[in-house]
Amino acid sequence: MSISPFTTLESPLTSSWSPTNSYPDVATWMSGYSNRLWPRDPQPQLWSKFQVWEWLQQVMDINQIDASSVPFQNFDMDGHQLCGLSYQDFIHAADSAGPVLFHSITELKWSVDFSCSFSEVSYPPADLYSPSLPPIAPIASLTPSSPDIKRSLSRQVKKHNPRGIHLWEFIRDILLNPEWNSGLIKWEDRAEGVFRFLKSDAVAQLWGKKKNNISMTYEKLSRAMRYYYKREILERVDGRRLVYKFGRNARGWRESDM
DNA sequence: TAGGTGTTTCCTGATT
DNA sequence: CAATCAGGAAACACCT
Repeated sequence: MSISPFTTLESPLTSSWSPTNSYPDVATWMSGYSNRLWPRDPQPQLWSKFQVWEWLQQVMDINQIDASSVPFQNFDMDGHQLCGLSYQDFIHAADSAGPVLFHSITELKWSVDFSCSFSEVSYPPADLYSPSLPPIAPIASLTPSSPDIKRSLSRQVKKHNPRGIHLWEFIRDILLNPEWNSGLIKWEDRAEGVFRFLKSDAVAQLWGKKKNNISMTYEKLSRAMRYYYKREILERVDGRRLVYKFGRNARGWRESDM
């Protein structure tokens, strides 16, 4: 069986998606997929090992993949580690099920930001979960005494985690998910890592949403981007407005990494 | 508790 | 003219 990287876009769960109509469907997907089918901590980065395991089980069930075909021991990690895996890592760890798992976790990583932004920007009152709502953690009740779960819960209570994803990773992930990108940022030269902001204000708002900072602007976001030049995470692209280029210290953006 | 990191905020000036 | 770009400086919120 051979599965292309984004095969799950055609799966029953996401069949209502289409690249040209992604805004409303993100909301549809969020309310159904994440809130009903995935009643867990919405931030996979915060999952415990147990929650990673639960996610693995559910993805296998829903996609009707024989669970015995995937070595679960390869996923003996917490959510933070899971979110750091590349597409290739998933192939190594789960073989033909890798793409499905990769896409699932990628969707989950993005669901919070996009559902919140799109529900406010694109539609009137949508009662998708917002950062102000209490965390959903029914899974915790399964093993309330588990140290991992306790740790996970205590982290949820701690407001949120501004020290989560870095800005350049956030930008990179938008670029790598064109289905949800909706024309926010576009590759100018995919092989060289050159990209351009198409909707600078929207990206800034999204970043602000991520950091729970409604006063974020492109002006401020771009200052942070400029600090990356010295660290060689970005390279300067002269004379071209809104254009940046990944530098030697930026990881995970190359096609060969996927 | 101090020092470090990664921004965030503000600002002045130059460029497009 | 408005939007960006360039960085310096300082404030901030974690983290070690």
